[in-house]
Formats: sequence, structure tokens, C-alpha cells
Amino acid sequence: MSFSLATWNINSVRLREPIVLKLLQEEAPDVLCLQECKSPVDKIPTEGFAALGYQHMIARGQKGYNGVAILSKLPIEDVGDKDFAGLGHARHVAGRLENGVTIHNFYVPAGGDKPDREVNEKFGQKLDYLTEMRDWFHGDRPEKSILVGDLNIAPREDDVWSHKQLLKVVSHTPIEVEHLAQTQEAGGWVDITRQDIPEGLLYSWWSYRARDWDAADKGRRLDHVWATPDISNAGHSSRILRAARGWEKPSDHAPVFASFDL
DNA sequence: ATGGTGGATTCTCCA
Repeated sequence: MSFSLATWNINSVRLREPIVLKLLQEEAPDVLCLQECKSPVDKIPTEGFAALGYQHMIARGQKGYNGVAILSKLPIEDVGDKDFAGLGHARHVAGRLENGVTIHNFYVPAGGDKPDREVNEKFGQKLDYLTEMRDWFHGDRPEKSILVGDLNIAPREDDVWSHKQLLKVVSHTPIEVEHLAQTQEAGGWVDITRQDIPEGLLYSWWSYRARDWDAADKGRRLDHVWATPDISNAGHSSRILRAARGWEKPSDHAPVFASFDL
């Protein structure tokens, strides 16, 4: 059986409803995980999604900021959320499919501008968030699980347009990369995207601030798909739908896809 | 070193 999934930081699910529908219609993943919905759960426009066959949704939301949702064609059971680092933000939700696969959907804090927790509280919160993720997965090692989301870190040199120029830029600093690696290791997570696409520059985010994002191509791979070895050991394939960054009223993130032979 | 854009909400925060 094949199972397909996409993860997409949508930067307002209400404003972006048309392109979410476009993605569901054209690409039709079994499951779509969204981050930065920026909406209370009861204001997420679910009707159109349901009409396309996505009749199941689990979500966490708050007014204006953050928010995560899992849209699914398949029945999915809400198995809770965790408030890592005690921020009181809607940044995580988990669901379980009837085949027993658990899906974690994360929106890791961006971390502010300065990569120094002494002067920038947000950077400390980002590191603490990752540390608590690490400890949680270490204490309860996941099985038959997939973790996706905007992790707000581009770990590899070829996950950014310039490793050297981004070493002191939040999202690519060595301390963040180390925290992400420890979280990954603690859960036994395999980076599915990079297992499938091991070579070459790979981005999932391009700033709104570039004059021409496509020509400048100063991207970063902030959005990730991980799986536990019991899943990664079977076949899988991945792609990033860069074209979606050029759709009408786009998110600054492109959706990352993975298909699994379960 | 700076400012550039975009979204939700507001007398500005966040990314």
C-alpha cells in the first residue's frame, strides 16, 4: 500500500484557502500537514477541503499566530499535542491513522533575529523547544511514526544558498544545527527528504523580501519529513513543489512531499 | 549595517 503526505507552512490558512484547494486538487496527497494557520480551529475553512475528500482534520489553533492542522482523506485519530518549552503556542499536534502510523506535525519557533539567547529571548526559546523535543523522544522512543513540519532550521551546507554567509543567521547557526541533530538522534528519526534526494542544493523557503525570489534563489530547507526506521526501511520517494512558491498570493514556503510503500 | 515584504491585528507583533 502506498501512502503520500505533504507538509506546508501556509502562512494563514484563511488567506491561502484557494492555493490549499489547488494543491489538494492537483497533487492529492493522502494527508496534508499545515503550519502557521494563524487561525482559531473553528475558523479554519474546512468545507472546501471536505468537498475534495479531506473529511478529517485535527488541528490546534490560536488567534493570529502559529497553528497547526492535519487534513486527511483517511480517518485520523487525534492523539494529542505537547506544549514544548511551555510557550502556550499551538505548535504541535499528533494523529494516528488506522494503519497504526502516527504523524507528528510541528511548527518550531523561528527564533528571532539575533542568535544569542542572552540578548534575544526567542532564540533561547527555540533551543529550549528543541531540547524538550529531544528529551520527549528520548524518553518515549517513537515507532511507526512520521514527523513533519516547519522546523525552522536548515541543517546541511547544501540546505542553504550560502553556508558561509548564513553561519550567523538564525536557522543555520551551528548551535541550532546541533540541537536539531540531537532531537533527530533521540527519536531515531531518518531524514526522508535527504535520503531520497541526497545530493545538491535543496530549498523549501524563499523570503518574501527578495525582489525576484526565483532568480535570486536564496533559499533554505526549513521544512522536513522524518520517519522512524521501521517506515524508512521500506520504499519511499520525495519531492519539493517549488512551483507553489510562484502561485498566486503564495506562502513563502513550498510544500514538501513524501510517498511511502507501507 | 540596513532594509527589504507579507499576514493578523492593532495603536505593533511576528516571520
